Amino acid sequence: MLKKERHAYIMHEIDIHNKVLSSDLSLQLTVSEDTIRRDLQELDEKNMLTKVHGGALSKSFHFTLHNNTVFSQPEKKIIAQKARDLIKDGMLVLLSGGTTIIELVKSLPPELNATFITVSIPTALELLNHPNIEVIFIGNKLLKNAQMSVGAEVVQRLSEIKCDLCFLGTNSIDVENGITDLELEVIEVKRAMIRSAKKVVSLAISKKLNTTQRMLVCRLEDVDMLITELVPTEEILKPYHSKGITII
Amino acid sequence: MLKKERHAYIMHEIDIHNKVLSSDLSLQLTVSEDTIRRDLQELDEKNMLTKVHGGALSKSFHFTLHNNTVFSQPEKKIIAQKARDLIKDGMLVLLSGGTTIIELVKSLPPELNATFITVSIPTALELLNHPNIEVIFIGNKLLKNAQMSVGAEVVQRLSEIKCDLCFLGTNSIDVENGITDLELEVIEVKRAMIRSAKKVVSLAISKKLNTTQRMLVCRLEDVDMLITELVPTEEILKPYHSKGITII
DNA sequence: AATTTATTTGCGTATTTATGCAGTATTAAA
DNA sequence: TTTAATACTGCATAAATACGCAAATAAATT
Repeated sequence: MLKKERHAYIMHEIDIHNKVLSSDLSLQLTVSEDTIRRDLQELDEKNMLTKVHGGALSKSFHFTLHNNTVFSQPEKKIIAQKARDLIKDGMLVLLSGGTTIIELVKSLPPELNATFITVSIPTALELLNHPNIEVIFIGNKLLKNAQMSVGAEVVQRLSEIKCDLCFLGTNSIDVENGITDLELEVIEVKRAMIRSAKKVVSLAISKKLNTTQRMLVCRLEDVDMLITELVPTEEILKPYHSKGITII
Repeated sequence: MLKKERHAYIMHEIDIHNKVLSSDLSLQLTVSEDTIRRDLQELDEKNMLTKVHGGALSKSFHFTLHNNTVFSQPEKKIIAQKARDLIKDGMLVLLSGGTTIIELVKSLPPELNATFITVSIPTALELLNHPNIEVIFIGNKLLKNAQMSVGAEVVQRLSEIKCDLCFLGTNSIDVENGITDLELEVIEVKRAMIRSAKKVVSLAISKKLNTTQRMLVCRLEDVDMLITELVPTEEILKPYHSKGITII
């Protein structure tokens, strides 16, 4: 079998399976692994595949490229636009942290005249870019990972206010278990946020639907609206609607 | 399964859930947790995720300030290094805002174990990058330009604490008029910071020496130390030294 | 056709990489 | 503080790789 034929065979395998193992090819083509390795090396140099330890991968396997851009950006933009329409002049709005909330803040119209309260540093920073809105940060001990204030002081301060809307960037939401999260300190604050709001809006990309974390933030009954990137009539959203939640 | 495939899988999980647990991945990919840990370590080194105890988090959760390279003048780096040596383990340190303060925070050694209090959002964000220090943010209404908390609430909260050191990024300092600034709301907070600190340290590049703004922050008598990029024996610093200030 | 030249291939060996394991140290949670 | 989970270290092993060389093959030249 000629080299060219082997190369064609290898590329064919790559196209079908997205990967090849040197050991497999060696058996299939009855040549030594050395030869296969040299083949893969050549094909790599021609940019036809990506050689890795043990074999090779399809070029289309590039997960490194679109990593820089925040994942699910288009979904989050759709969610942000839907959420934005709920905010009216003069409102007092409570915001959590997370990339979806950031997206929401970015999408706020410049002429909007409202007051926003948050415990998240990135959210606050983004809010400060807008000309007409007043930003209130509830401070205390800052949590490193979440980059937000936590602790009893925050809960206390939140209990003293009553907001029109509370937007929660949601990690996990499930019909059975409601909204769940990982860290106790974060949950304490989110609960306080929910208590101090007239309406609670959960923002979640559809991938987060029907997933559960270890600890409970609130039951589904405490959530007034759910915003995803899907159209509200989607099948997956039915159970949430049955529970009395407004789907947007 | 090839290593790259595992990496791709891990990144996919990260994209969906914003976090992964080593134990989960170990089961899902049927490799030892050691291997997962090494995978996460590699991906972390490639800045594709943030490794934490028990797993990893999405990078998009972590906002950092990347705009500072432009500002960081060598003068400010020198000042930062001098200021850094004043901070010891266990101290409670108060920080204002400003690029010089950011430079100081960047220069803090990773092993430093201290608590920092600030009212500046950028300063807080930078502080959160350090592994061992506790960060407390005193929140309230945020000022757009200065990106810091202001108002009576902040002043009140500051009055309840007593710090070892207070570092002030200084816009204008003058032998006659002391430290001066522009905005009333900022000045109120800076004054409160000075009152609640045992030692007040002014950080100022030499260009700011002998300049005056409209409104008084404090007299020179209230300042304990002055740090510039110059050697302490410089002629221009003499008058400050005569007033009893320690020049560093 | 014969010979030279260049290329390809396989093999042995040394080296590197990947992975898991065990014991210990560290960290986080109750 | 105690306890359980997680991380790190060094080591062992197996797999994969690189390298030099010689044999085999193909291509080119006379």
